[in-house]
Amino acid sequence: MRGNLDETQDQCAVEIAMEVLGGRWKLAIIRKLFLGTHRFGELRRTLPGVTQRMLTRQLRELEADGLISRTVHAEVPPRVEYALTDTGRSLERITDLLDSWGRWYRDNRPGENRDMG
Amino acid sequence: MRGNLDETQDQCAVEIAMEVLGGRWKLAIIRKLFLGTHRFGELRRTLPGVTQRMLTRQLRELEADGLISRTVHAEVPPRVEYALTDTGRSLERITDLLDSWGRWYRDNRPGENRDMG
DNA sequence: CAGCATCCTCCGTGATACTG
DNA sequence: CAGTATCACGGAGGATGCTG
Repeated sequence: MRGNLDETQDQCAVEIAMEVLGGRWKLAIIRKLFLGTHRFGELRRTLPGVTQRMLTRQLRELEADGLISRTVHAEVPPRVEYALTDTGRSLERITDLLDSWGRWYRDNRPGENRDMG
Repeated sequence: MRGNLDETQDQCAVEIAMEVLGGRWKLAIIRKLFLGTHRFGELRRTLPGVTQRMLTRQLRELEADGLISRTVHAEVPPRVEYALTDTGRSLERITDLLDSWGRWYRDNRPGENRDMG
């Protein structure tokens, strides 16, 4: 490991993108936020299967990576709203393409042999 | 700016795409194969840091998912060639977008606060 | 309501040695 | 050359309970 820096810089930038987008729920979160600002509980309800912990973590990572913004309203009960930043919005074409490709793939490759051994 | 999240419950096909493309080397492999058919050793050399084991695994998963084809030539020494299938080639726009976005992101978000304790 | 603390499982990933 | 077998590790992801 620890090879030449030249080699690592030669690596495809797709890996950079994947480091930021690779989390299980990140792209799903981003897609939800393309519809508008949303609260924590709203995101939680509409992401089937996500736990509070994971949603919190993924949201914080997305925030740290500059893709979303987190606004805490000093109210009772608490209200925290998440929205896309400009950087996050720059992913629109990618998420659109991934989504349509995912649908196409699901239709054209339903039950592949990954699981049938 | 508020949208109705419930309407998008079944539109998160991005996760399907991520299940197929989520491996660390998969998109890198696919990008290499867009340049043409390549042998195992060629891929290994041009993917800095990949181990034989991981390259084998990721190639087999990509094959099982129908993104690449694997051709074993009955020769001595052995020769195995990998190429994109039509399904794999359908990812061209996505890999291109991810790559250019990754470069753009790296330039515009150099050392964010994720790592700078 | 939104989140943190704790503990735990599983899998992706890796190093090394061996094989046809 | 192109793998397989084995051992090992870290971190992503998850279950549960508590808090301001």
